[in-house]
Amino acid sequence: MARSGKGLLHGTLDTLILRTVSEAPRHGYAIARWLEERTDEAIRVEEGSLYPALYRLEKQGLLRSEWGRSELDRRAKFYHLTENGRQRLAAETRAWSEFSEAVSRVLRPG
Amino acid sequence: MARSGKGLLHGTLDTLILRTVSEAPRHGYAIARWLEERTDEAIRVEEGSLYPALYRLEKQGLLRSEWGRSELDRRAKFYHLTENGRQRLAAETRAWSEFSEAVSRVLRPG
DNA sequence: ACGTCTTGCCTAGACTTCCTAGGCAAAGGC
DNA sequence: GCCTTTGCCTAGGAAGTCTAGGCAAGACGT
Repeated sequence: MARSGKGLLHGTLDTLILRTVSEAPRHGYAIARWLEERTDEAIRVEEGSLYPALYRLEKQGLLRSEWGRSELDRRAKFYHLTENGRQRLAAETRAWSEFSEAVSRVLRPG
Repeated sequence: MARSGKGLLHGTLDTLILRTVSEAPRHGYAIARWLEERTDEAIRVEEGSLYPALYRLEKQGLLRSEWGRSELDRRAKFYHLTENGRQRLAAETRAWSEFSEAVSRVLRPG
């Protein structure tokens, strides 16, 4: 219950971020909040994981960012998907469902 | 398309191993084969990940091992679950399904 | 007899990712 | 004046996985 068990987030965080930004450009803080809210706190994104991840994704050309103003009119960096990002998201989503299917199959009793 | 995407295995490998051994005691090599076969190669366990993981799990008291003879009558180390291991497997299985549910919910279109 | 493939175990080192634990700044409420 | 919230960032450590090796014994073909 709540808070992703240990290292489970590993490898999926990037994909979750891409997905979060795929709906609409969002800034880092909002990404974390959205993921937590969307998953009823099952997934909690630490800032020490989030910001490095955003940097990574931008460096890989999957995201692009520009400074703007948040809903509360504060300085915030907004990220949006690039075309590469969109393709990567699609690929990773497929990979996830395959992987997740496989793990579930193994874990399933019987 | 086969082979667990990058870092996805992270965190789940231990659980998969516990599960594999929960049916019957198995040796390392057989564990890897069984997981691959069971998942149609979707999950491939490298030996460099497997053996350290087995060591870890035994050190944590979740597995216990003894030397024996494989089906082909070769020297092999068989692992079986301890009581702690069984409890951990149950807990991790729950954690996985929560996590997996959460991720799927995020990734799901719409 | 020889080489090669499969089974089977193990390790060192690099690599990646995540998290802990800080710091900084501005806005709002009390 | 102080504390909480929003918002971004970084350094350092911890942990897990993979690459790339090594070792040994049996099977199998030629």
